[in-house]
Amino acid sequence: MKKAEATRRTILEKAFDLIYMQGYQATSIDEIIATTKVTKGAFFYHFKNKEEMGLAVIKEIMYEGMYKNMTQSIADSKNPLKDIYNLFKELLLLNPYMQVKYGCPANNFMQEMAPLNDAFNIAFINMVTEWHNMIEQCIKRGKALGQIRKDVNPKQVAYFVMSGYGGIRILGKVYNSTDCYVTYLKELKSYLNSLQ
Amino acid sequence: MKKAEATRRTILEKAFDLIYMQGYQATSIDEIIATTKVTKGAFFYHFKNKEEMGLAVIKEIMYEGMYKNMTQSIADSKNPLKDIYNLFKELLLLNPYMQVKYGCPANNFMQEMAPLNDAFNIAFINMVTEWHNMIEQCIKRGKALGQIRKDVNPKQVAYFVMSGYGGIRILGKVYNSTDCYVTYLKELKSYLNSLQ
DNA sequence: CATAAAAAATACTAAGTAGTATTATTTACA
DNA sequence: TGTAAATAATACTACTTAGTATTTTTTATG
Repeated sequence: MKKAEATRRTILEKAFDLIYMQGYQATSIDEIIATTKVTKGAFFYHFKNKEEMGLAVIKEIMYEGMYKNMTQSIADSKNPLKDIYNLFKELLLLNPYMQVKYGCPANNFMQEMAPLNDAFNIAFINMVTEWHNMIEQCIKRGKALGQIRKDVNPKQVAYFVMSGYGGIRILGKVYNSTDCYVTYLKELKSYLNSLQ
Repeated sequence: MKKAEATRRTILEKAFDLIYMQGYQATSIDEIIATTKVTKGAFFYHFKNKEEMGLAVIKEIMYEGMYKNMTQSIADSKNPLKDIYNLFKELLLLNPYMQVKYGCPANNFMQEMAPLNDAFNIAFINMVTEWHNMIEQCIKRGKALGQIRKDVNPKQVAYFVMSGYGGIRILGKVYNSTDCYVTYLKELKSYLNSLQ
């Protein structure tokens, strides 16, 4: 990686961390540069303004992470219900980056900025739609494989399980304990089994 | 209501609105006073600082709203599954205050501030626990009434449906359309019926 | 009505904010 | 190696922020 590219990457990664823990609006450029070896000159060389940087965080860090952690494992699943359950378990209990206290980075960012910034929101829609499609396809495959009842509506189920994930992330932040994740996962398993 | 009390109330209500639409950290005292007829002197007469005001918003506006809109209708329900479904439908599609674009005020506030302010978080825990207990009791009643299967775990179900609500509020913000609410509600109905 | 306390108005401060202008350094490559 | 372009450093600006200090007005009550 070229040095300039590394500087840019440093900015995006630090910004991602701070946004994850504090929120986008509460994260200042001064703080990003104070906690890296990047100067203000370098920051504004790489990004026209704070918004452009925020957009790059979504598209280059968040989207990549979402794709890697939230879609790959169910992309060609032969056991849709099982693999969807495992995906959520992995995300909630095993993912090394996410912390109960701070929830899910994408969730946080979307909740904060979706109504406030159209450019951000377009990127959010892309992320969410991508995830939704992956889950929907997975459910459809489960039907084709005869593992899921014929009358199950894949689109509905996809929205339903996505919602559960988003919501339990909020409860986790409030209780600051994985206990509620565990409880949620038990019921998720029951629900998914009820689709058989 | 005494005049001073009205001033205090004006501050809290305007603050609630702005926090709902912009977030707590992004809402400045200057903006609150600029959009009311309240001066800075009056503001700091009623509240020691911004945090104390935020706490009052949670305890006096949000908690009240939560209690009124989210627990009363299921408090002594004789048809738990039906009434829980109706509660969510009412909250998502009929509640006059909440807007798809801005989601649920309590959700937003919790997601933003739970990890950042302990005093706020204690108040959030009270709110969430109250709601959780109400739903759990409702499910238990459903079991006692023979409307819900014996093997259903009320605590798990309560977390599960609460999660769904929190999450679909986020999706609603991103898509800025009630369509996903409608889709979600259909699957919620299926899920609740599966508990019979 | 007098007056003390409650409530509110005004003007200010110090720190933080995004962003700019200018200068300096590093890099690529002719 | 020389030099132009790319990258980065420094110092600054105009504005916003939470909060304070001080004064003024309003209210309650003897």
